[in-house]
Amino acid sequence: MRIRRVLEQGSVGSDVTVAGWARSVRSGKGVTFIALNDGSCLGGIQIVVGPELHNFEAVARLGTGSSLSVAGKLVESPAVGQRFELVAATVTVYQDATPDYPLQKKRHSFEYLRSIAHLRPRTNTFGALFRLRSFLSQAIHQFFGERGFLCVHTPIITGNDCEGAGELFRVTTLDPAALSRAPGGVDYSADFFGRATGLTVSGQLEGELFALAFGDIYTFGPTFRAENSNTPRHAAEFWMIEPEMAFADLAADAALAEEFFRYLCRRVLEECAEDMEFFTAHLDRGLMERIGKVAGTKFQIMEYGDAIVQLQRAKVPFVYPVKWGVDLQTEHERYLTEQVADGPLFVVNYPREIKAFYMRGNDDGRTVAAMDLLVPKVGEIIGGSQREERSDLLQCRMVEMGIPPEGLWWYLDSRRWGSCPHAGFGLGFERLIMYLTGMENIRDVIPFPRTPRHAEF
RNA sequence: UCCCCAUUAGCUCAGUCGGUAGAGCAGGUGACUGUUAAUCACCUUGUCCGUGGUUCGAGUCCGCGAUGGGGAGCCA
Repeated sequence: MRIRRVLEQGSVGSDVTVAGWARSVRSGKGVTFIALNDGSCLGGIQIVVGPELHNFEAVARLGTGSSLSVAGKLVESPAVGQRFELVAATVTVYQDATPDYPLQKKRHSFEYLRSIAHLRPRTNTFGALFRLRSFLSQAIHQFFGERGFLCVHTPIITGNDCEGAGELFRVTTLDPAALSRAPGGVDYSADFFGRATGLTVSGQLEGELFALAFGDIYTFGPTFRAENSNTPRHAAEFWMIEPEMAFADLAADAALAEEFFRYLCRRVLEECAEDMEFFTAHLDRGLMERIGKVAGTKFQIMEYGDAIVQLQRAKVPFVYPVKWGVDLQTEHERYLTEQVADGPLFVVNYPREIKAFYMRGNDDGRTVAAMDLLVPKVGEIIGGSQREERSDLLQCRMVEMGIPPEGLWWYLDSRRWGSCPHAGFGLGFERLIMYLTGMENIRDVIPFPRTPRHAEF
């Protein structure tokens, strides 16, 4: 039986069997206590082992990390610290953990735990984190499923070289030695796909094609960027959520983003309470209050132009100067969401020069229908836009930005027949987890992170 | 990729003015009928990241390199 179920539904006096890993073994002369954890919940269960057990001596000497199963009777605990405890009738040891087990009964640094990423799921923090990650993943599918969105699996291997969202990882079966020797460039027509291919940097373009058939769709899958970014917010492999809605404008897009974000805040507070309390106590004292506030607040909307005015009026000094036309830096975003809005804030209608080719041009001729959702402590967490559905304007924009239209002929085809207004946004899954847990490094919210020079495990 | 910081026991860290290193935890032995990262007593543990230099002498100062972290850029 899973320990979580025992603690939630177990009745005093019942016989139960649990299996897990010892977090702590405390031995007195006549009694040994084992804190047993099976990953189903943060707390684990206290096992009481008495000297009448035939293997009491061996059990009393077990090390932290040992795997064992325990059959016994559930009783009310006479001591404070837990409601129930399990009085062992039999203890079966699968394997003792020797003293060289890298996880000790003490606090370890996140840096050290990263170096033993194969073992860190057995710690409190990473247990709570990966339970929350799993829950959140399912909640995202539920959110869209309940609203009739189609889940689409966009390709991971792509031939698009010009999505404009970062460096591509090459995918090839050509001999690396021959590649470097190729005179006058590599002949990709001889490659596996008969063309140059790479790992996807976004499923958006394919997502749009499905939105123009199914109406409301979303993707939730892995994404790859070969940027040499060494920061706590970047990974070479991460997961992204990208909904897309046909017959929707920017306002509808922002409304969906708000509903989505508040839904997820509410769900983790309600259903990951124990783990959220752990994060609040150990990582970020203001966490649950902040998430709760977001879950219950109507988000504000501000024009980019007004945001610039607000920033120019600000009494605080910014490292990066502000004027109409510049992109907002994290320091600007945080000022707007923390000082001006004091809560989540959409900034909409950005200058077209600083945004992607597919964003819909506004009538003023100098802005596009883009939106960023800014949240306190982080800055931008969601970026989206209404897409340019007018074929001629889209092609003009691609030419202006140096993107060869012929490479995206199929994308442009979607604007040839039955084009319609549509909009969508993207949310980095790991950044969402960081926001919801207070974890400050993306390498600590992915099971086995891939970053420059790191592909271990 | 650029800038800054760090690297000392299995882990977390201290190490003064340049004089061959020491705390806690872990581990070992013992004590304790109920502990909560148990407690108490005693004991063990070192390529001071590597490399070159300065010096009578370098964990400590200087150069180069490696690794890690933070900031910036890019972005999700």
